[in-house]
Parts: sequence; C-alpha cells; structure tokens
Amino acid sequence: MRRDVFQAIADPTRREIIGMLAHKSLNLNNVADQFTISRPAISKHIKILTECGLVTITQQGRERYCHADFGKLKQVADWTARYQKFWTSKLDALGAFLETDKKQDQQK
Amino acid sequence: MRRDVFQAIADPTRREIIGMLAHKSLNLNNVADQFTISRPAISKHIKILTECGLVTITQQGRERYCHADFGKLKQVADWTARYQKFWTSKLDALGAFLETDKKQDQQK
DNA sequence: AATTTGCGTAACCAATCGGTTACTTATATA
DNA sequence: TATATAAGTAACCGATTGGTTACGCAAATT
Repeated sequence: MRRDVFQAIADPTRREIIGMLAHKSLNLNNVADQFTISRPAISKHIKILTECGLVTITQQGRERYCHADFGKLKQVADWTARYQKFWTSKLDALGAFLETDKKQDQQK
Repeated sequence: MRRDVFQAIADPTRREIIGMLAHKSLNLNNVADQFTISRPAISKHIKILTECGLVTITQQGRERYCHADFGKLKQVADWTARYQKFWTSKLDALGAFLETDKKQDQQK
C-alpha cells in the first residue's frame, strides 16, 4: 500500500518510534515496551511506517526487527526547505519586508 | 485552540494552500477559487492553519486576507534535520555502515 | 511433547476528518 | 434602499484514525 510520508509523521507516537529506531533497531515488542498503549496498536503504527518506507523489517526467527529508513524524510525536508528563507538568517528582514510590501500592494 | 503543525501539514490541500500563500497573500474566496472543493471546506482548512500559526488573517472590510507565516515550519525542519545525516552527503556510506553494524550487533 | 513467546489480524469502538448544503450576517455596490 | 458579495457556522455525512480485546499461529524454550 502506498502511503504519504507527511501523513505518517503526523502522529506523535509514530514520530517517537522513529526517534527510538534512529538510536537503535528494535523488535516489535521492544518498541511496544516503551509505550503505554497496547502491542497491536504499535504493530499498526509500524505497519504504517513500513508502508511509506520510513521503517524496514528484517525477520529474525520469530522476531521482527524494525529499522528506521530516513530516505523518505528528505521529501519532508525538501518541502520545508522551500520556505526556509522566510525564517532563517539575514534574509529574515528582507523576507519580512517583501511580505509586507506584497500585502500592501494587493490590499490597496 | 492549540494545533500540531505536523498534523496540519499532513493534508495535501493544506500544503497546497501554504504554497499558494507563499507566492501571494490572498483572501479566502481567492484561495477557494483555485480548488474544486467548496468554499466552506477551504474555510475549515484555513482555520486549522491559523490555529497552528501557519497562516495569519488580516481583516480588510468584508474580506479576510490570508498570509503564510512560516515560523512554525521550523519545528518540522528541525525534526527532519535530526536525521538528515542519514541521507545526505558523504556521510551516507558511513551512516549506512554504522546502521548495518548496529543491526548485526543486536540481532546476534 | 507441552508451554511460552513474538507478533499478525479480525472485530469492534468512539472520535476525528474532510467534505457537503443551507443559512446568516456584515460590508459594498447599484 | 435594494441587491450582491465575502465569509463564518451549523448540521449532517461517510470514511478514516487510533485505540481496544480476543484469537491464532509459528518459533523457541522447558
């Protein structure tokens, strides 16, 4: 199934899972142990994360190890980067000015 | 109302609205004209965007001009940046190696 | 061989989402 | 003053979300 990565990272639990897996790959129960919600709930979150490519699974006997795969996060980073000039560095003042200018222009 | 910016940008229509407003501030009907969905639907999207600070409104007579405010996008950029080393530059190979190494280590 | 463990999945649930139409109010315009 | 326009909002709808409990099955352990 195809999944939107933006929608996948919208859930705070899933973002937490990604953060955990970035530090260390874990099997599903190990992940679930870190949360108060049930194992099946975590299983569903992991499924969503694999469906959009943010997590990969390697079966090891009866255990399934979850690894974070950050490639798809580039999509998010690229999107935000398009607007980065509006909040960073010396361009801040210029950006603010242009915005104001634009507004005045059109609200005339 | 407090809103999560990650959840706000999860919807593709809202991301499109942000993209439009980045180019030019618009009143609500002008935004709605660019989409096939109804004006009230757009009104709801704009409301969500204002609730998380991604859009600000300036009333101008009976019109409400919507301006993109990208400050909150920094939150998203910062989050993705934490994992950026996993997909960019020459560190790719090293990152991949460390990941593999880590996996082997724990799956032993 | 019997039991424990890891995990998927089905069935269900309440809440939220993204959309609609219908109505209302306030501001501009003819 | 009558009419047109901009936009919020309520009521409603079906689909999706995020959670649960209960069950089943395969792999590991005793």
